[in-house]
Amino acid sequence: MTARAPRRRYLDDVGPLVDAIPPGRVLTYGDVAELTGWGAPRAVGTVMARHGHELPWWRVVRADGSLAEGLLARARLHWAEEGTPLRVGGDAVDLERARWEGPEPAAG
DNA sequence: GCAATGACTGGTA
DNA sequence: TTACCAGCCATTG
Repeated sequence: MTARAPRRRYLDDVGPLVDAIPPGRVLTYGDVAELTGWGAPRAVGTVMARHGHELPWWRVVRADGSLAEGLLARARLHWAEEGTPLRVGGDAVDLERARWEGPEPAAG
């Protein structure tokens, strides 16, 4: 492939990963950064803000299971539709239950 | 090519 | 428990 488009790096790594997150499950920005090898949650959030419009961004939350104010309103709708386990109040996802193990065949 | 921005994270007080 | 600070890196103008 003509790896001459750094922009595609996002859709190439984060795209399929976020799209692979099953309904009712979520990943944290840190997890996405780790799984993609970026190691920078800030970068994940940045590119999400630019290209996340075509991805299930509501399946990617902060380390505490919450999201930005403006996104919570939208995300809550998707969480309800997918039956994502939320914390008391529904302002954040219950990572204890909703945290996705990742594309790996979780041994066990 | 440089500087600024951002949907974050973890540690310390 | 809550609040503030510094680090991190890709994207954009």
